[in-house]
Amino acid sequence: MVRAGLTADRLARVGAELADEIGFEQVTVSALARRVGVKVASLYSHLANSRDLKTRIALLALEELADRAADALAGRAGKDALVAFADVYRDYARAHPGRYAAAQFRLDPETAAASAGVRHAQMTRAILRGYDLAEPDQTHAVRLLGSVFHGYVSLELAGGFSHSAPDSQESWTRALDALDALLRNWRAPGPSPSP
Amino acid sequence: MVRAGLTADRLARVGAELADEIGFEQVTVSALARRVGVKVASLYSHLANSRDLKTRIALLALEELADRAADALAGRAGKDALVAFADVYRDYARAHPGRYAAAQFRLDPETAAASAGVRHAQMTRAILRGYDLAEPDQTHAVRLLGSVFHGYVSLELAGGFSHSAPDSQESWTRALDALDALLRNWRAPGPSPSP
DNA sequence: GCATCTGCCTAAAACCTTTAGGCAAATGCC
DNA sequence: GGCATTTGCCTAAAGGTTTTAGGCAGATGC
Repeated sequence: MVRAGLTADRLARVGAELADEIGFEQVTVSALARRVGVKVASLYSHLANSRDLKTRIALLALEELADRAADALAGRAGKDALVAFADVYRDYARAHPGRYAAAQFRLDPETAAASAGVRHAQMTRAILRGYDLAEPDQTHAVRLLGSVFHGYVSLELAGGFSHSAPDSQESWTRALDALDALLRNWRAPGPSPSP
Repeated sequence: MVRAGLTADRLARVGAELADEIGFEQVTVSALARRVGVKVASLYSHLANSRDLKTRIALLALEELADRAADALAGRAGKDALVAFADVYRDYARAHPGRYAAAQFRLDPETAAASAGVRHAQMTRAILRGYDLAEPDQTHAVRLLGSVFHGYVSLELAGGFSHSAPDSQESWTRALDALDALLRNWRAPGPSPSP
């Protein structure tokens, strides 16, 4: 009976790999046990239950994503920061679709409050420092940015933009250009013209 | 042995109700059988399998959503159409979270091509007729609109904007104002200033 | 060298999915 | 109306996932 040397952290890492390979939805305690070559019940010494496993994978993904975003943001400001930050999300989702899906997992409020999710919010606000927005506009802008990033990336991941012209990269660039322009002129929405 | 009068369509409708009550993820053939007061195996005369059930609920949701959007769009143009269309999505998601989640269910390509999903795409393009965009900008704009609508609604549904000032409705209105302004000035992104 | 602890095991119950085969009610035909 | 067929729901059963309980052996500590 050779010991496999399992820990909750290692299981979360293996679970994250599994998520990228078979999809976050398909990650089960059973599948994870098969992957690490151990009987199912053995995992319950390390994991409280199935939701606990998913939560750990989600936290891992949120942290990885926040680390990469922080790296990308270092030394950048304005549109440069905006684009670098956005690209981190998109690239991460494409390289690690299962982990990205995990990052969307609905955590209970206390867990969420202690997660890297708060770093994400802070970094989004940091980007907006380059655009000079006061509250409550800053919050509106945070929500809009989050919506576009998450919305675009998840639609792209769902295959929405694939295999049809123009290239998705082109639309992404245009979306970021548009956001930048929007943030620079935030205060001047202009009246709706009557054509 | 009283017959319950089940059909695939009726099961999809009951499944949709169930999704709104317990969440789309939790809709199982078993739960549906309990709800309609029938043994589990009986449903397999009407449904091919569990995925088939979810697919039918998804198609139903897509169609309901498309019907409402078409109603909202009738007789409107420009920003008026944009806001009405967007509100349909947001209101539907808040009134029927399970169905909205179902509408996100990944259909296989053939099913998707035959679904009401294509009407959604057509309607989005119809809105853009009020903004005078040529290809490929129209496609870029379709993708951006879809991203903002879906992104905002799903973040709001996930509880992202709840219980924190300012009100989510306010941010939504500002987001739509911003989109409208963006679409009106699509061709003028303007150069990035060096501060 | 022995006691304890830890890590993985077997066993088992509960639930979900899916298939196979049966019986009775509804339907259609003469 | 009587009979055959079809239809609709049933029981039975196998396979998979989740979770708990209890056991045994290897690692750790004095």
